[in-house]
Order: sequence, then structure tokens, then C-alpha cells
Amino acid sequence: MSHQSELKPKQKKPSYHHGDLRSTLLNAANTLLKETGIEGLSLRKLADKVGVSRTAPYHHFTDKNQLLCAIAEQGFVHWQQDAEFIFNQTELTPKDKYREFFHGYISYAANNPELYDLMFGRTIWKQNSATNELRDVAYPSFHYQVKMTKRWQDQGLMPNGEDTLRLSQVTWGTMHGIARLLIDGIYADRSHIDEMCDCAVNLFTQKII
Amino acid sequence: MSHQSELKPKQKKPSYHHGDLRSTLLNAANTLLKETGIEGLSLRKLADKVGVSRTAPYHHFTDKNQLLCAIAEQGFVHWQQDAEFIFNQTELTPKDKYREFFHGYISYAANNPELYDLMFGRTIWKQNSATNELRDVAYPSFHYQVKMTKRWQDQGLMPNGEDTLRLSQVTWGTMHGIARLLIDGIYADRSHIDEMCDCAVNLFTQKII
DNA sequence: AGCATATGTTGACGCTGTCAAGATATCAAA
DNA sequence: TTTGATATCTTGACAGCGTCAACATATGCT
Repeated sequence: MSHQSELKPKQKKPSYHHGDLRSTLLNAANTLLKETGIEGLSLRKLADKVGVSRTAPYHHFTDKNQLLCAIAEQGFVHWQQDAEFIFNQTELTPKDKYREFFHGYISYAANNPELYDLMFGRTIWKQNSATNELRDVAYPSFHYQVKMTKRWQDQGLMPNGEDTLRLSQVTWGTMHGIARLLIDGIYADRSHIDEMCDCAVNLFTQKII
Repeated sequence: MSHQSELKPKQKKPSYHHGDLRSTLLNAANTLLKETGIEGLSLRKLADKVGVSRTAPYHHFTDKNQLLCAIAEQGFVHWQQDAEFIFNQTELTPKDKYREFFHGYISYAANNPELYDLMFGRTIWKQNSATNELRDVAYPSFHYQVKMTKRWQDQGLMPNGEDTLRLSQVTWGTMHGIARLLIDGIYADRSHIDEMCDCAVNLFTQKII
């Protein structure tokens, strides 16, 4: 109560109401997530860090789950932007674009392990706990990947004989699997990222191009 | 105290000491894991189910983590046996063997989602929380996979140009990724398992064989 | 001005993992 | 066979967690 003034920097007059608690919580949650991982992220610590009482967040997120979904939502937006930026590079050959995309995906995961874990992990997706808002952002990202796979097939970069959806699931599965092996530290090391990516790209793309 | 006799079936005389608590706990934990997942598996529920007090398990496992590692350990033993059984099938061609192995891996994951999640998930591996006993069982399983990849290369089934370790990481990554997508219900459905596996096998194996 | 609503607070509950201290059984040595 | 060490199991306690209920205060509309 008395120490609140110190903890709300951008507020001229310390007031009972925070004013911008939702986004402040989201930002702090992102930081806390990076530092301590999903397991270490508790609503109480978060509220404490922001300087509000433990139950204040419940006026902005019905659930801990909703908070996690909101963080993941932001992650998907960024991720989608990154992907589109690469696909819009006009000076790259299709193969180089795909290689870039593959490396970018793995790098994103390796550089934001906890966020990746949240976005693509079981905490959210298992047991249908993803919010509708999250689905609305995430599903188009998934579809976008399928669309690009179709294009790669049309361009002759990837085998035309395979069903597009299956091929997309397999190539995405590969990126996802490598990302997870790296993040979880299972028999894969960060120093091998480039070699692993190149190896995968070689396997998936036709020799001709 | 008075109800203990009912809860220890294979014990003639109900006694203060359980007699075989460690393995009883492991069995019950496996069941509980299947039913409720890692998140739902608590030491207290487990102890209650077995009919002992909440802290009794601590005389057999220093930690919840140690219990989880012990369960995963059993999983790896079974998993390794399954893999070896396939590799020892003499009447199959190398490609069919590989296909069988791939399908087997994914099926194992799909049929034992919670166990797979424990064996290959971040709960255990992240932050170096795996016990030495678990490593002693798991690492050889990983190496075995590399050994088999080398053989597939020698047989001309997989491209010889790629580094064996990288190739092994990529193919395993693919299986792991597909397994995770299935388990976590992310844009992959159980009904597509066979098609996805076949697609991946096609991509990884040479057309000639 | 007054009232509904949004947003903040403390108190409480049951769940969790785990430590400490005490109870009881088992086993080896005297 | 008695004794004492050790293994095993017990209850009590603590802090941390998510979350509900009840209450307090600020904001905004009529």
C-alpha cells in the first residue's frame, strides 16, 4: 500500500487503480517467463513483481491459463511476422529462402526457449486449453506453413508426389522436433544447429534446384 | 492405520512395514501417470492410492524427480527392447525395417502419450535433472539410434553424403516432432499417422532401394 | 449527485512438495 | 536371546501455489 508509488514508474500520481495493468502484467510475464520458465512463472510472483496484490490479475485474466495463452498469442504474431519477412525477400532463390526459413525457425526456438515451449508445448494445447483468441492467431500460422509448402512443391523445390498436408506436417514436425531436442537438451547441442538444419534442408529439397 | 490391511493385497499379514513399497509405488505411479498425466501425478495422491502416508515414498525416492526418472528408466528399457525386436527381424528388407521402426516409434508415443512425454519431455531433461541411473539407460538408446543410422547409410538406404550424427539427429528429430505434434494435439491427428510416417520415410530413404 | 461498474484489496481454502521428529519393525552382533 | 543400529513408516508443520468470496475504492454514465 505505501510502497506502491515506487513500483509504478510511469505513473505520475500513485493511485488505487493501476491504469494499465493488463499490458504491464503481460510484459512482466514475458520477462519472468524468460527468466524462470513456465514452471517458475506463478501469478503471485508476477503480481508481486508488478506491485499489485495477488488477485489483481484475475480482473484481467480469468485464469492462469488465459494469461499464458495471451503471452503465446503475442509470440505467434511476432513469429508470423518473422516468417513473412523471409518469404518476402525477393533476391533469394526458393531453396535459399527455405533454408533461411528453416534456420530462422530453429534460431527463434533456440533464442526464446521458454516462449517457444509455451507456444508449441503441451501446457497450452493439450486438453484443449487454448483460448479462442489464441487459436485465431495460431491456426492461420499453421495454414500459412501449408500454403508455403504447396508453393515449394509447385516450384519444384519439394517432391510433387507427396500430399501437401502430409509433407507440411513432416517438414514442420522435423523443425519442431529439432527445436525441442535443442530446447530440452536431449542429445542435440546448440553448436550443431547450422549443420543439422542444412542436413534437413538437403533431405527435403530436390537435388536439381 | 486400521484400513491398511485392505489396501495391501499381496500381503498376508498387515504390518507396519510394507515390504515392497518401492516397486508398488512405481507400478501405481505408472497407472496414475497414464490416467492423469505428469501434471496430475502427485506424491500425495500416489501414497494415498498405495495406502501409505504422504512421506513414506521419501524413504525410497529422495525426490519427486527421482521417482519420475525411475519411471522413465523403465520406459527406456521397454522402448529399447521394442526397437531391437524390429531390427532383429531377418525377413524384412532394410527399407521395410526402417518403415516398421518409424511406425513403431510413433505408435509407441501415440499409445503411451504420458509416458513418452515423461521420457522425452523437458520435465526431466531440462536443467539437468535426469538422474545418473536414467542417463545410463537413455544414452545407449540414443547411441543405438546413431548406430542404426550408420548401418542404413552403409546399406545405401540413406544418403551417404550426410554426416551420420547429423542425419541421425534429423531423422530422430522428425520422429520426435511428429510424436509431439500428435501427443500435444497440434495440427496433427491420430488418423493421419500412417500417411505421415510413410511420407517421412519416403523423404529419408533413397528411391532406388 | 448518485449509482453501476471496473478495478483493486485482504482473508481463506485446499492442494502441492518436502523437512523434522517420533514410532515401529528388521537385522546383525554380542 | 537380548541389544542396539538401521530401515521404514507415521504425524506435524511450513511455504508456495491457484483461486474463490467478501470488501474497498476509483471511474464513468445518467
